[in-house]
Amino acid sequence: VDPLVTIGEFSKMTYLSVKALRHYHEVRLLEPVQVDASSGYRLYAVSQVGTAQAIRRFRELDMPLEQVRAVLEAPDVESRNQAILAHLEHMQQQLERTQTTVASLQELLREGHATRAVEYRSIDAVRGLAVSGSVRFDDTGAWCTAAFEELHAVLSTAGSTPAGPDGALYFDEFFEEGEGRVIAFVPVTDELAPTGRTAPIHLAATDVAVMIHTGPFADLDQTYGALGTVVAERGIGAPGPIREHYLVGPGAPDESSERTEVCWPVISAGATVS
Amino acid sequence: VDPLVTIGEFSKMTYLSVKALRHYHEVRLLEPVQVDASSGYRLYAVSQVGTAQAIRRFRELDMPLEQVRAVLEAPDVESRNQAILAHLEHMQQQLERTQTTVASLQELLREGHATRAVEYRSIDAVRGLAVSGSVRFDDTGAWCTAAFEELHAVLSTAGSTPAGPDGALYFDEFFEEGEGRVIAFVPVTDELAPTGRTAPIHLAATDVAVMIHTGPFADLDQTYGALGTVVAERGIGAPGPIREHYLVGPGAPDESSERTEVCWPVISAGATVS
DNA sequence: TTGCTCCTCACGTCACGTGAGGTGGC
DNA sequence: TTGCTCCTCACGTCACGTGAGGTGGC
Repeated sequence: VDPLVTIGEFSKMTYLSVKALRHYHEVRLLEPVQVDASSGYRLYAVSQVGTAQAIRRFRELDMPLEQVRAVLEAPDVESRNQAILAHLEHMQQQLERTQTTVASLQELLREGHATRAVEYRSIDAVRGLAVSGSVRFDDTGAWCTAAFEELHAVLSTAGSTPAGPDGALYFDEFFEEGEGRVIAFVPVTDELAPTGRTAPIHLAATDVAVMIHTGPFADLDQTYGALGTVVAERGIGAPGPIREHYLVGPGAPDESSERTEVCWPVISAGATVS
Repeated sequence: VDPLVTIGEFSKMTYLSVKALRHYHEVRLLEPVQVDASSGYRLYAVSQVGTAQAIRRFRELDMPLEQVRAVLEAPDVESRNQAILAHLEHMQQQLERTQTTVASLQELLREGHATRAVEYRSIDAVRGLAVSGSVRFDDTGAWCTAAFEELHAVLSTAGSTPAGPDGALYFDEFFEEGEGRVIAFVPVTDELAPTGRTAPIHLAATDVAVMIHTGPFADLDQTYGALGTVVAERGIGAPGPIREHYLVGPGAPDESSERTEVCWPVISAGATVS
């Protein structure tokens, strides 16, 4: 009592297109229980309808086929639910990004941006505790949050306190290829042993042009554009990572009070105050 | 005072990857103001940063490049805003679909679905007023809403009233190819002249298996699966479009009171009551 | 000379969609 | 015989990403 149906009937029962069903067969995600040897006709069992509908639901949520496969092949309910939750969290993140993007579109399309102050500064060498890794552009927020959490946890466990605001280095490939080395650091004067992902770091002195960004990170590109423009106008750009200092981080009561220093490397001759 | 920068510098100022910038050049969405004749180096003007950042924002919202181009090339602020709003509406729709999908995932993954009653029925020929068109599966909700709105407007203008619940026919290609003919109709006894997209229609008598779906349209696939299964078990399927009758439409105070009749064509010998 | 930044192909990715051309059973 | 449903290639789509292999100026 598990009748077989043709691909067309199965399509109507599952809301999956015939092309999609053939594709799922080809990649062995959902295989017909029987294929006619002479005609090649695919025959599906009606008991496959549930699985097929689940696939369609997951695809509606833009879950990649490989992840759908993982969910379907999960050995138990536990791990299956975990896979689903992981995807929902991912969607939630994307949703938040979308909302901040929409919110800041108006800002972007408004004419006339106020010119913002640029300061030239020689930054001394800094000792600190750092976490570094290869980070994808879109994951930066989550990665940094986790990194600074870990760093501060290690600091407080060691009974040490930060000697300055949190900071991070972003290397060129991070921007130019959408993924690259990022180093999150907290300045400390004490010597600390490596723990977990954290390790001591020594940052060399450097000359930079600095602009302060006020507001949420979603609008940071505005400051990058403005600061990069100033550096280009003066023709004083120098190689090296871009550095950010989080003077007032996202822990603040409202976003608009967040303050981030963006430091763009420049040639040392420009070490004057504008 | 509009300095030129290399693609690497421009990448950092705009958060666009070098590969993306080269792609935008190739498709002429964002062209460098100058290309070095001997080396092929692209040189961008810093005044292009704003446009580039706008492109990135739109792409974050998954706006297709051609639509981004349309927005950027819009002759005036008016039409530009309209293009943006159209996209935001589209996103809003998708968001709603996502939410209903998430909500009904639990339902889907629960074991054991109650068996639901199937009735076999001979439907008489019906006269009506109809709107028909080629509809994409994902646009069905919006299309039907608009169609029935138009149909009821024409009816009330003509001083006529429906002779039965709203209904629609969905032809095989609609399911099997993800886009196909849909006919939305309202039964009427009066003769009405075609107006706008509406036209009189005459539906032939047909034999069907009927299952009543209770709840939102997002879960209709469950009923299709259950009804299709019954038809396949009996081996009584017949060619022809699937028909839905909207006994209680989405106008109701809460979704769970919505009632939809799904009518699956069967061979006429089965015209008995179960 | 070594590094660095940039370049151009050619091909890959993902999840199907789009025809073209053909078969088998009522 | 005509229609209908199904089949298999081969190629297209979209927005880039992935190397491979190479160039030019400090």
